[in-house]
Amino acid sequence: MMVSSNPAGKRCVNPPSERTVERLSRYRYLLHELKVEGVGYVFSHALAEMAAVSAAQVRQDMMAVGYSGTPVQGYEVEKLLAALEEFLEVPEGKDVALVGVGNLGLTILKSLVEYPTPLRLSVAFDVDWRLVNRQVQGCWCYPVEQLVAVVRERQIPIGIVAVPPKAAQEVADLLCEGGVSGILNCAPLRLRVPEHVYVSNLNIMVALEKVSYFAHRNRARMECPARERMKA
Amino acid sequence: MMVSSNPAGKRCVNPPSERTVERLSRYRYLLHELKVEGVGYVFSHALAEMAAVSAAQVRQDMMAVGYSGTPVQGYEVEKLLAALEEFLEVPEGKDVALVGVGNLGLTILKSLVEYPTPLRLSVAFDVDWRLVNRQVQGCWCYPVEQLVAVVRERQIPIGIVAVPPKAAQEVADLLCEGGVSGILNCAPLRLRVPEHVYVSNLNIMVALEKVSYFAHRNRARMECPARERMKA
DNA sequence: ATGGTCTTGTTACGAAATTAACAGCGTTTG
DNA sequence: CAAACGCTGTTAATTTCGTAACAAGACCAT
Repeated sequence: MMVSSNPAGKRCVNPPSERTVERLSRYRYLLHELKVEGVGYVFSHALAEMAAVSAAQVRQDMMAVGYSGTPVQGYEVEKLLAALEEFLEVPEGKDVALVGVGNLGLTILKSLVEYPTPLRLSVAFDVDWRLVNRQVQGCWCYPVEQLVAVVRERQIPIGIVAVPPKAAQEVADLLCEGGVSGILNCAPLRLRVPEHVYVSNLNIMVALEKVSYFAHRNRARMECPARERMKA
Repeated sequence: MMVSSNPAGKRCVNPPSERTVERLSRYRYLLHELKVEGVGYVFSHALAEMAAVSAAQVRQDMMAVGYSGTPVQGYEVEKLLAALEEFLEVPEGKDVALVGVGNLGLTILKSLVEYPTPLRLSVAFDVDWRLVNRQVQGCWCYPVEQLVAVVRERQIPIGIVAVPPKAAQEVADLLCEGGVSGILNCAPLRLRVPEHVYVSNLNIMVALEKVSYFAHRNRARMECPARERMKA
């Protein structure tokens, strides 16, 4: 329907879907790389090729963001990057709390400090007394007993659950009690949270089994009389 | 359209989408838990509640699998689990090769051995000489120089890329050269692979930024005049 | 035995998302 | 200077996806 574009100062119009936000996040990463490489302008089809989507998809997504490129030169990388950052920006705060500083937690910790994102890993929590009360990769690690207090005190809006499955629900409860409004869940089970808390699940095994299934299918397809192919 | 169901011995009908396969994988995990708990039968709405989808969705997915439950008792847990396992089964082999035995690699390694899946982590590879030529969590770790030879020799169909972004493409090339037909990519970039190789991306930062965005939106929605709510 | 009350399996509908198509405009070139 | 080309912004169409609704069947109670 009617949707005026979004150059700041607009709310509650044309809410982007989860998939759209995922793509925007990918665009932002790609644009950051282009900026580092010193590229000034980029075409929709070039960005589309990098993100493995269609050019029409890119343009439509940009419409949601509200940034306009110039017709013949394409999108200005720095400007578009700034527009995306503003669009994805969270006024409430960019602080993230990590719970669980095992292998997975450390992976996430490193990713967060290396990745070009406005999000900042503020605090970490763990039950292991050998890990707590010290810096881990530049991030202070508290015992999990202090989780609710610290999260509430610092008004941290986002929590990451990177603990074994058996402890995941308990941790989620603590995060909710501390007042977070979003959780990234890396445990292979569905968290029970209040309605106003958004949860996204990152399930390694589901992704792997999906690969297993479609790897099989693709190989089978090759042996078949041949089907239509994607565009090269 | 017309789609006869799928009680074995049928190919190329109604190819399930990626999302469908993801749900089937989740169902399988949940059914495994139910079996362990000794539950004999389960209703579609119960399974739906556990998987956070609608009951109609569950029934439609089961139609794709080709398993029929009994009208009033629901689905027999063991039978349905067996049907799912057969449906998701990969005749080509269940072996998986892990490349990168850092924090993320170790996480995946542990997940694979603990998770109820037919997939089996056969070999691992790394460039770190301190990690190679020994067992890691019961899995032999080779130096990456032997990747192509080992993968080809053992006909391993699936590879996991759990290395830093800069090395990801190179590792993917090696896996493809070794003859895999599917790759799970944990690096935040798009891999270039031959057309017949299926790739699934697991991007932690994209998931986290999605949480950030929608956490903000949900909180804002609470402050608003109130919108329609999901079913309790 | 029979009616009722639950289920499932299936079809049909509606919504959402992606793709295709086209108008507008700036650039460039003859 | 004019005209043709290339890319964007936007709308329309198509396809995919999820949901709702309904027919059919088994168990239970009476």
